[in-house]
Amino acid sequence: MAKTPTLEDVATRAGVSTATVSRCLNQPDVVVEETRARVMEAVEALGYAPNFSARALVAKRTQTIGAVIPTMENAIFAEGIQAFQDVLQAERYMLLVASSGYDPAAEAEAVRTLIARGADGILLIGLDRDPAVYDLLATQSVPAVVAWAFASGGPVPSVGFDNAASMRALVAQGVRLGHKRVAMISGRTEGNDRARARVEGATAALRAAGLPDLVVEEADYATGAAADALDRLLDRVPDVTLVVCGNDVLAAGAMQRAHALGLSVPGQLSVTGFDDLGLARLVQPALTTVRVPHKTMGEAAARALLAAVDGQATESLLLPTELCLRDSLAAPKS
Amino acid sequence: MAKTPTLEDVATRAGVSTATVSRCLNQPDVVVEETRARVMEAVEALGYAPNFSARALVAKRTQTIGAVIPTMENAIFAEGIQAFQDVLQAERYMLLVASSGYDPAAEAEAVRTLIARGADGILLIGLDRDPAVYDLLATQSVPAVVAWAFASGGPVPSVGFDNAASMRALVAQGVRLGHKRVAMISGRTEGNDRARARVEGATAALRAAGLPDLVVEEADYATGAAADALDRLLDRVPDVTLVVCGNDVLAAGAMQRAHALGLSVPGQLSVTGFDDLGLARLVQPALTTVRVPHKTMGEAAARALLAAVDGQATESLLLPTELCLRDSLAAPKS
DNA sequence: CCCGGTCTTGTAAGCGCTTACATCACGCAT
DNA sequence: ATGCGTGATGTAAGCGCTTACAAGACCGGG
Repeated sequence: MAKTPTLEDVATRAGVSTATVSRCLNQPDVVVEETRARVMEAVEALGYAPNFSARALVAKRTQTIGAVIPTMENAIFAEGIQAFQDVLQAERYMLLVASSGYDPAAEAEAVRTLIARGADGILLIGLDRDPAVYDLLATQSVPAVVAWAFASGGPVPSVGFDNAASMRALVAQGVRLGHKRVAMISGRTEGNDRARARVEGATAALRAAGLPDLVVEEADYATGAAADALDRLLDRVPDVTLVVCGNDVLAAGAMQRAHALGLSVPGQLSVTGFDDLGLARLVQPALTTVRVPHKTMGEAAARALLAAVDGQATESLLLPTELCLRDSLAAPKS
Repeated sequence: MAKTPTLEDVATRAGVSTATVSRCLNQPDVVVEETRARVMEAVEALGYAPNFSARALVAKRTQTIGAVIPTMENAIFAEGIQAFQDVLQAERYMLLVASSGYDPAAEAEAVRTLIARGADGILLIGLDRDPAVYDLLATQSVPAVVAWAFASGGPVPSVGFDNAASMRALVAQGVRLGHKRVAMISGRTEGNDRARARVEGATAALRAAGLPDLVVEEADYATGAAADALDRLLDRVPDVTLVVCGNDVLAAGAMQRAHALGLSVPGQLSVTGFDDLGLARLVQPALTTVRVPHKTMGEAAARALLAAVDGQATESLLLPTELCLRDSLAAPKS
């Protein structure tokens, strides 16, 4: 194994000092053309690549951003994270990922690890977490931004959308169409402010319309779980005409079970989703849902975080969502 | 901002040398109980956390694994990567991700960056790439493993499945059911050995059965693109009875277009996918496809890579796939 | 022809950590 | 008593890089 060449090797070969080589790489303009050419030739010849650890040690900058994601399996995060990563890559930063599996303790631990590794900034998902995490971030002065949720004036800036208002608008649309008995299949709400906000939004819409309270069943992020939740809901609210779901995956599962039970959608039962995954258009009938600007959000979060790393003040950013009215929601029959 | 405490701060507070503190942290057993207690107390009090860059600089180990993924948006990678990452995290390694967007040059660049950052090992997707990448890996002696494809005896070990054989088995099943005119919607094959292998597998199955050659249309990884590809295929092969697709997303797109054209599936046209994403069960009719053990593969790849980092010899691992016979494939009408 | 300014390059001091080696204290065999 | 092995701790040399500061080269103006 050929030992990796060091700055010194390059310097020797080019007949200059290590300082000059370093300058060629970092501030080319201060080095005179001829010298630079000689150095660059040596760099090429040796296949030199700077050692990041050494550089980070003195520069106190790792060019690394950390992200703690519940899980990458979830398509909801995958797209946004990809966009986030694209921006980072373009700015010569790298992404260090950790996943929490929706466990607050694991998340806190991951943040600690990321800080110890010298992450220049950290991306967090959602607002729900141990305040100690924010304290840690503050005392270590590691900038962070929260995405997938929005709250102005929180401990760290957020880039996201209003989960509650979006769901409220969707349910209000259902109410406008004449639905009176509405139920919801929600994702797990414990430690998940996004899921909770969606439930709250739906509740608020019903309350504002003076309709009976929302009946909620929680389900794991899986179509099978959603299908079973639909059974329980049908049991508890036999006259339900609209089932709103916390996300598209749950909606797809619920719709599938509805079909299996011989219930036509939207004829006998309307079903809605949230997120507007590709999935939403592929199921029959196409899902009425809420479109979330995942890509925009990921990019904006990256920009915000990079700005913060750069020492610039960062504002929270509220992104708009959009109702996607498709076929799974229609006026109730009766 | 409170400057992060260093080893020296801890040493001073505990009244010992930095060497002793370092030993307490790395080889606690060589330090006498009483001293260790004093040191640990100081560590706690100061909230000390070792500086990774400094440690990496001297230890020449970063406890970091790099992965170059075409894109995380693709559900196919998301699940496997998550499993990969879970194993890493359990072994106290972190994952540094880069994406190539299916561009070989970008991939090579990413590998270079990852090496410069001192990644202890690198995960690569698929076999297709500039041989220079393997050379680089070899000269820098950075272990790597390839996943999502399989080739024994390649430059680096692989953990994956046989794309060609799997597709061949699927098409053979179609042939068995009586299909004679078969066409394929493939993902882009340029620089993508997985896509190419799937085409080859389908071709081989037809040839073995003495049937007319496979007609292929390529499409980007999107349902709309697949739908358009179906149009072209129908144009080229009006009497086609089975359209096999390179993956489930393409299949879903093709099926959707078939419905829009008034073609019943599988009545007038059979359609198959590949990967068995959750999607496959949600579309109508449920997709006949090939199940790929993404999770197992991700985990196995992580174990193999970690073993290689540890200096152990690593064998390639071929994982089995499984035909998922569902409703979108049936015997042709005529 | 000398002086000071400008521009380029070299010198060397760390950054925080690990680790080979030196040192020291102790206790036991001789 | 002397010497030596043993185990605990300290000393100090880097790891590869950046960067303040010093040094030298060269220029034009007085």
